Parts: sequence; C-alpha cells; structure tokens
Amino acid sequence: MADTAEKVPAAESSSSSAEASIAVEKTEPTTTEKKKWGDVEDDDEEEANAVSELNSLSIKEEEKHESVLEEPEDSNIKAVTSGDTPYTSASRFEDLNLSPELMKGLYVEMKFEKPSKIQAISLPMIMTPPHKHLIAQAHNGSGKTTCFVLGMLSRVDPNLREPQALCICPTRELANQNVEVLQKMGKFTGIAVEVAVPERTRGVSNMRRDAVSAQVVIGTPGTIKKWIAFKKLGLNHLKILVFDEADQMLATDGFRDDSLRIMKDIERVNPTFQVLLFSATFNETVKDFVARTVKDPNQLFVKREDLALDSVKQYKVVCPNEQTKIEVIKDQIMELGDIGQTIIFVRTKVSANKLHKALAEMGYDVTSVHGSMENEDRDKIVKEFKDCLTQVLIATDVIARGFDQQRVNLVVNYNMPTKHDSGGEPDYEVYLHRVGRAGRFGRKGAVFNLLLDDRRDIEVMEKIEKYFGAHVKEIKSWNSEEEYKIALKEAGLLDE
DNA sequence: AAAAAAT
Repeated sequence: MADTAEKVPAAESSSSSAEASIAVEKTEPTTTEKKKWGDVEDDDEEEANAVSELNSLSIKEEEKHESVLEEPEDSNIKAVTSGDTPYTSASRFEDLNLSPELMKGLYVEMKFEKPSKIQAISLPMIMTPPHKHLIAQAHNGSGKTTCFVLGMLSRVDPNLREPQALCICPTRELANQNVEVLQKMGKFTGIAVEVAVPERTRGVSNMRRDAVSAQVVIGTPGTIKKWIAFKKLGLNHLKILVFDEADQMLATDGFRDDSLRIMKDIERVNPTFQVLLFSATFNETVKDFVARTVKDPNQLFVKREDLALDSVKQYKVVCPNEQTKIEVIKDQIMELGDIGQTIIFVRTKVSANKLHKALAEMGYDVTSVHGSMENEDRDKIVKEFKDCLTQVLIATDVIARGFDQQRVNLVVNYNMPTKHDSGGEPDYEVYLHRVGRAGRFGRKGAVFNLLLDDRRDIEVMEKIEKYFGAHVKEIKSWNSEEEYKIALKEAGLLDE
C-alpha cells in the first residue's frame, strides 16, 4: 500500500470555539441493573425517561448557538452503563493513560487537540477494566473510527507478536481506510497491522502465507473467516473484536452469519474478549438482536431526530423522466465549478455503468465504483478520488457507509435508497449514511435528491423527511440553474 | 439490489 497518510481523516478532534461551551455532566458512577438498549431508546414512556435520568450520564447540549459550523458532536449522546464500573468522561487525551508513543501519534500525526464528544465518553468505557462490551452510536463524521482504532491500539501489547485486536468491516474500502488511520495513529508505537481483504491474485497460493504476527488485523468477513479456518489468524491472544458499521454486520440481510461465526470462534478460545459495535445507525430489529447477542454492554446512542446532520442541507428535485435526471447531472451538477468533490449514488451497478458512460460520452471527466469491478480497479478509483485527482464519483452503496473524504461537499441521490424486500420502502439507514458522506466532521454540505415524477419516489422522500423530522426543500424547476445556485449558496458552498 | 466471498 502506498503512503496515503495525508488523506486520512485528521480533523476529527480539531477544536472550535463551539466546543468550549459544551458542558459535560460528569455524573457519579451509576450502579445499574442491566438495561437493554431497547428499553431506553424507545422513549415512548416515562419509564424509559426515568431510566435514562437515573442510570445514565446524559451529556446535553448546553446552548444553541447560531454558529455557521454546526458540529455533529454538539448534539445529545446518551450513555447507559452496565455494572458498577465508574467512568469519567475524558476531556483530554491525557486523562486516558496512553503510552507516550500513542500520545505522539495523536498530537503529531493526527494533529488532534482533544477528544471529540463520542471519543471522550467511549474511550474510558473501552479502556477501563473489566473491559465491558460497548455498543456505540454516533453521528456520521463525528470520530467513531478514532474511538475504536485508539481502543485497539491502547489495548494491544506491542511486544507480543500475535494478533490481539480484530476489526471487521463490510467493504474492502472501509477496511483499507481503517488500516490507514491505524497506521498513522500508531506510527510511533511499533504496532503492526495487517489488512484481511481478498487478494488481487484470486488464486491458489493464498494460503501458503505465514501466520499473522501483526497485533491488529482489519478486514472483511470472508477473508477473516478463511484466515481463521486455515490457522493463519491465531485467536489465542485476541482480546478485542470490533465491528465497524455494526448494524450492517449484524443484520440478517447483511453479514450476520459470518459475524456470529467469527464471534463464536473467538469466544471458544477466549471467553472474556471485548466486543465493540460502532455505527451511526441501528434500527429496531438490529438493536433487539444485539441486545440478545452481546451481554451486558455499555451503551451510547443518539435519538433518531438528532441524527440528521444540520450542517448538510437537503434538497429534492422532481424530474419528469429518467432522461431529465441525466440532464440535471450534466447541466447543473457538472457545471457547478469549484464546490469540492461530489458523489452520485445510484441503485444498481448497471446504472452506475450507464451513467458513467453517458457522462463520459458527453466529455465529462467522471469515474465510477461498484462491487463487480476488479478489486484493483476499485482500489485505484477510490485512491484517485481520495487524492483529489477526480472530482465526481458515481457509486453504488459500496461506499455509502464510512467512506471518509473530507472534500466531499455534494451528494446526489440519482436513485433514492429503497429496501428490496419490503416493496419499495425507503431505506432510512442507507439514506442517512449517504448524506453523511458530505459534511464530514461538521463541514458544510448539500444533498440533491433526484425524484422521478411518480408516487413512489415522492412517497419515499416524504417518508424519509418524516422519519428524521427533517425538512427537505424543493427545487421547483428541475432545469432552473438559478435555483440550484441559490440552494448551494444557502448551503454555504457557493459565494455570492 | 448491494455488499463479501466461497461453500
């Protein structure tokens, strides 16, 4: 892997004046009977509220300021602890007892100043014995990656040349990205990381490799399973297992079977290992499952209405037909000039190819990425985009989650995200994740939802608005350049 | 349908 350090998210905890005013209530240690996450999140009854007041440290937004930069971490994160271990929110990295090498990585390499809100709350929970499991929900772009990467680095023994931390991700892109973050943050620690994703060379010689000696392994389910099966990934010293995009990793239509299998394999060897589950979204179904699967976890969560990023303005455009969508892309989106990078999400791989071809034939410089491409092509396209060599990327939902590129200011939903099985119901989680590709760490951004002029699309959009309690403004004429300009100015992406 | 990856 080439050195890609500078593309790695580095600003997760860069400070702003807004942060100074955030009050963190340090509640006394709570002695809590185990509370299922679902009990609290369904804040339908007073009972739930009572629980969260009594048993949680509740970190509240201190004041609403009309700041231009709305930081996602300004909003409420509720914590529910399990057991009687006291946790104190870490307002500074110094509070965490990290090694000097790790501190240097944070300050010098990552250029962090202090923990973001989710980091301040979750890191003590991750690091304090008896190392309880953790389920953590936090906004897109709020620094979740740092939480578990730092968690892994701090819990690993650099002198033991055995795998001790394992992180499982839904896509190779995400695995690679997390590896880069870990390498950068752990640069001075001497901790090694290995990425477990399908090799370029699909073939035989794969399993002739040596057993992994790196302390940290990050990868996708299939390859990890394979390494375990072939005894290339020893589990004897594994003490921490991380699921990135955990709701997807544990969803029935996701990677549930693989994930459970890996968990069981580890549990057999080491019953006391710690599990960390991170995502911006956890729907009710997944939540229930998680509550039954992971025992007595500490829990952090965000209310659905607080989850939409205020810094990203959302718009909808009703297009008379499919062809006009392409014209919108061509005449409006592609002609915008310098507003940063853009991701155009489409529903299928075929649409990705079609749109790519259509735009290329009109002379536009775009690239596209989806799961049927050769792995090395995928890597290359994504790297080019991260290096800012390309401005507009057409993509399926491969990169809907987690993809961190701070210069993405505009997301276009060429197709709205819908669930396949339930008759065109909106996929709320995917929508939120797509939107989250813009506005990383509180930056400004905009989303254009291109709707076909039929009931289905209109309804999907309405339901999404209702679900998140967010207003999505309409661009009244799909071909009015002026309206798009106004929208972008409003979003803060265009000057006068 | 997409995603991972190979039973």
